Amino acid sequence: MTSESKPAHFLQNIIREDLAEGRVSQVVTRFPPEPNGYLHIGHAKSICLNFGLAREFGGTCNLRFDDTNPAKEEEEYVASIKQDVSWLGFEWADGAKYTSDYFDQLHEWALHLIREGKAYVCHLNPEQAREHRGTLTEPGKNSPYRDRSVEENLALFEQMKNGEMAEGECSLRAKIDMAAPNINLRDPVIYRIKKMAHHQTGDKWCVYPSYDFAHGQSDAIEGISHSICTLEFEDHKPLYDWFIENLPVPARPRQYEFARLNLNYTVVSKRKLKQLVDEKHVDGWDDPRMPTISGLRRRGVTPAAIRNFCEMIGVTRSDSVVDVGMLEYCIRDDLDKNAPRAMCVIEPLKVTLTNYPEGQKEMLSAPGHPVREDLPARELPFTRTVYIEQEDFREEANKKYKRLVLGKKVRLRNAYVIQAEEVVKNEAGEIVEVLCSVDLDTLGKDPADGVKPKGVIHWVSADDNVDCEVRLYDRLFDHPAPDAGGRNFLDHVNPENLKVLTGCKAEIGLAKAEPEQGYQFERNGYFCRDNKYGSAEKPVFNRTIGLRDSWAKEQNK
RNA sequence: UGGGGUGUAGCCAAGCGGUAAGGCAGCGGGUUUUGAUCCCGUCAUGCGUAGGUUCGAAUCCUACCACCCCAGCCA
Repeated sequence: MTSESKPAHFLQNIIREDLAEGRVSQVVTRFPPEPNGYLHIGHAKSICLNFGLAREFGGTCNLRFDDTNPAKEEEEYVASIKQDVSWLGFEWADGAKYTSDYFDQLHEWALHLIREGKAYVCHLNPEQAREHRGTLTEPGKNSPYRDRSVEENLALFEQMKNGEMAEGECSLRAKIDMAAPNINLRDPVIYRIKKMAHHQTGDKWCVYPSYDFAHGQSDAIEGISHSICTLEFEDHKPLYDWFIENLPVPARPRQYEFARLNLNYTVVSKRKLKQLVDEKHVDGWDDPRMPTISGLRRRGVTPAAIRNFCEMIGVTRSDSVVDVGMLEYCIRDDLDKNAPRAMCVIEPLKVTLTNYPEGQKEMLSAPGHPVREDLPARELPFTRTVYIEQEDFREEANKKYKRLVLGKKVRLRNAYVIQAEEVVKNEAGEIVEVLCSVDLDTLGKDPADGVKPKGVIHWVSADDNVDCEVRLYDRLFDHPAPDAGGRNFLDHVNPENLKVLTGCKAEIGLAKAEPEQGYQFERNGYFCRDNKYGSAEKPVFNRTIGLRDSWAKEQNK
C-alpha cells in the first residue's frame, strides 16, 4: 500500500479525538431518511458519509426511517430506500429501524416534560401561534396557555392522545423561551394532532411527535455517538441539546452538521423531480436522466463510481456547488477499469470487402479488456460484409482525420487492415456502401510494406450481429444552475438530452448482456442494457457516459 | 435592523504562525490496434476586503464586505 491517504475531514478528526479521549467507545451513526420520496445523488453523500464513518472506525450505522409525519410518508418508499442503500454497497445494523418504533417512549418523555413543568398544551391554532412567535428581529409573546397546571396539561394531553381534540385545535409545546433569538427555542411544538393512519403503527396514534422532539431522543435510544445532519439543522442543535438535557435519556448523542451536496446542471428537489416526471420530461423516477439512485442505476452508473465521487468531493461545512464533470469523471474512471470492451456500430455504413470470399466466416479473437486479463476474450465473426460507423468514412479528408478515406488504409479494430477503393451512392447522392480491399496478412501485425495505418475503427459483421436500439443520453439541463436566480428550471431542460437510434448493430456477444453490466462500446462510450425496455431479440442499450473526446474538442476549436 | 453559518484557482478541497497539498476541468507533450486509458509537464508572489500584531500571517486581533440557513402543528 503506497497510496498517499487523503487528509481527514473534520468529522473524521472529531471522531478520532472522541475515541482517543474516551468520550466515545463505539462509533454508531445513522442514515435517517424520511420515507417520502426516492433517494437521489444528494442522499448518496450522506449515506456514504454515515456508513463510511462507521465502517472506517469499526462501528455500525443504522438505517432509520424518520417517520413522524403520516401525512407525507408511505410504505412504498421504505422498500425503494432499502434497495438503494444496499445497492450502494452498505449494510445497516440489525434490521431497519423506525422513529415510530419509539412512539411509546417518546410519549412517556412528553409526559415527563409536562410533569416537570417544561411542556404545556397550547390552544393557540397555527395562525395564532405564528402571530405569537414574533419575527426574526422581534421577540415572541408568551402563549396565554403557557402557565396551565401540570394536572391540567396532563389531562389535556391525554385528551389529545385519545382523539378528543380536533387537528390544529391545540398542540403540546416545550416551555423554553419566547424571546430567544433562535426561533426554534420559542416554545416549539413537540406533539401535534394528526388523525390519520400511520404506515407502521396503523391507527394506534392520533398525536405524532415533531422532528425536533423525536430525532435526538431516537438517537439516544439507539446509542448514536455522532448524529450527522445537514447545515440547515444547525439552528436546531440548541433544541436537540435541550431535550437531551431535560429528559432521562439513556445516552447523550451529539449533533454535527455538514454541507449538503449541490451539483451543477442538476436539480434534486423532490417537487421539481416530480414535476419532470408528471409533465413527461422524463420517463419516470428511474429515467436514466434522473439524478435519483434508481435513475443512475438504470443509466449504468456503478455503486463504486458514486462512492468514489462522494469520497472525492470531501466533507466540509461550506456551501459549494460541485461540477457534475467530477461525477462524470468517476463514472468513466470506474467503468474504464472494469467494463468489458465490445463493439457496436450506432449509425451503420455498409462495407464490402471485395477480395474476401463470399459466404466465408472466420472467428477472430478480441481481448475483453486492454489490461484486465481476467476479463474473458470474445469471438468476433468476420465476414465479407461489415458495418462501420458512417462518420468513420470520408471521400476525402486532411491529415488530421485518422479514419477511412477513399484510397487510404485503416485498421478494423481487432481485425485486418482495409483500403477503401470505391464509393457507392444512391440517387440522392448519399453514400450507401464502400467497397474495400482487405489485407489478410495484417492480423496482429502491420502491413508487409511496413506502413502502419494511422487509424483504427470499430466494425461489426453485417451477417452476424445483434440488431439493437441505442439511447444516447446527455445532461438533463443545459444551464449550470437551472433552478437558481429565479429561473424556471423547465425552461432549461436540454432539448438534446436524449437521442434514440434504431437499427444499431452490436457484436454478437452483446445478445446476452445483462442490465447493470456496463460495457465500453469501443471508441464510443459506456453502455448498459436497459432494464425496462427492449426484448431478448432486440435489446435497448443506454449510454451511461461517452468517452472523453479530444477529437470533438479539436473540431470545435 | 435578530440569531446561526461560510468565504483558499473555473470547480471541489488540504492547510491550524515558518513562507499555498491533492483532485476535477484546462493547456502542452509522450505511449497506444479505442482520437479512450496511461505517463510527463504546466496551471494561486496569492488565501473575501482593509488595517493591525509578529523576524515571519491563509493561519492571531480589529473592522468591514459577500453569500447561505431560520419566522411549518415539514424533515
